[in-house]
Amino acid sequence: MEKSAYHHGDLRSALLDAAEDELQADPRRSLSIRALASKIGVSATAPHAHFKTKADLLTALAIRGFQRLRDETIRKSAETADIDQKFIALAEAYLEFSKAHPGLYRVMFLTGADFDAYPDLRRASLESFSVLQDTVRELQPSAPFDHAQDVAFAAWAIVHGIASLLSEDRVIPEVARSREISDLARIAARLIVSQKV
Amino acid sequence: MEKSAYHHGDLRSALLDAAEDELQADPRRSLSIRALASKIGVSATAPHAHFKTKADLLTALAIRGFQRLRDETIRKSAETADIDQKFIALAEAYLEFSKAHPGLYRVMFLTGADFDAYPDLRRASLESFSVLQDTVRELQPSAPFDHAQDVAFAAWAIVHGIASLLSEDRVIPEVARSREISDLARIAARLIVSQKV
DNA sequence: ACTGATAACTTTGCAACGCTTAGATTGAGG
DNA sequence: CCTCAATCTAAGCGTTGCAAAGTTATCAGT
Repeated sequence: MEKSAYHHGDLRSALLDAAEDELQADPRRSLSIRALASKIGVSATAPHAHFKTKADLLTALAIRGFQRLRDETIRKSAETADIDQKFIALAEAYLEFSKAHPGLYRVMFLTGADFDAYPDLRRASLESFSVLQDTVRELQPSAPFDHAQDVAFAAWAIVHGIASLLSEDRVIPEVARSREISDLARIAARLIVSQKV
Repeated sequence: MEKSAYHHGDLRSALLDAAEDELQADPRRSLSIRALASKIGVSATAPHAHFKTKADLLTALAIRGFQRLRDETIRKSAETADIDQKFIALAEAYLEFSKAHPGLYRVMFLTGADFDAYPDLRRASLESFSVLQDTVRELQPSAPFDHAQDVAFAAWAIVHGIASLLSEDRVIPEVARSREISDLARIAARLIVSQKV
């Protein structure tokens, strides 16, 4: 993609990659466009051609994250046919994602991207949620639609709640100690699975 | 408290109050120390005498929030004697708090205050969590300690998950529409209460 | 191959921010 | 009444996001 010294060629992707690298190195540090640019080797205002504002960049990053989360959960839950196991695998995949990419997860859920201002972001989020939604509907085919919806929402809430508490280090010590992600996933899954009608 | 024109008298509290006002007016806007100072009418660097860094100010604000959350949940859950209703009231109080003070809630949970760097913050958080923990233990006195702990954690996770999704406007439209907070609290509570041994 | 048109990039510059340092003001305790 | 520490102001540094104007390379149309 190296076209010339002047034109980078694929600065947009390079910026998102660099942003992810920084978040991976320090999940809590707030990104700086200028720092990303200098790391890549372009001028401080070059990114502005691809992202009008910093919020635009963060939103693009979050969309990327939702797509990856969707892919991960689909891949993991496809490994088993048993529907209960499938659900547990889903919860595990979700928690593992939030642990493997804490910085990205923060951008997706915690640092306040605005869904109303970015319809694409909302769509990406709903698409990653639909994986869970479909599985819950499979989990209880006989449930009335409303109830299935509620359970799916509850399932998302609990998994997201655990992931959020985990990635913010807000898990109480007694639980965090000697608790693997798979255990936490099972705790969550048990609550949901026991709601089968 | 007005001592003179030069000395404010209680700038520390005034800063936290002003910060809360700003967050109430726009929950997503990131606070600016200089803006707070100018709003209060002191110089741009006056706050530095009370909060060495911006993180210090945000942490103090979060601690305030945790104390208020604790008070609210205690007050609300004390209104009923029935243990199941008590738990639902707890969940409701939590969700109502996050809806009534979305900006403050963001500072407490979402914008990344560092528990390791601020032991007081961790303590305030644990104290607000203990209200939930105690109720869960009351809810299932016969449960083994580990299990009660797990359920308390799951309860916190789901309530926090809902609050987080709510305050970030990430609730799927189908659920958000025609769903009051009390309904959501009941959805969460049902999952937990059904775990009674 | 020539030629705009256009997208991508640089340079320059501005205002706002967090934070530091040095100095002014004040009220509280001895 | 005096001292001194706490509280505040003033000035300034480095960084940031963003805008405006100019430069360079790419690419479509002839």
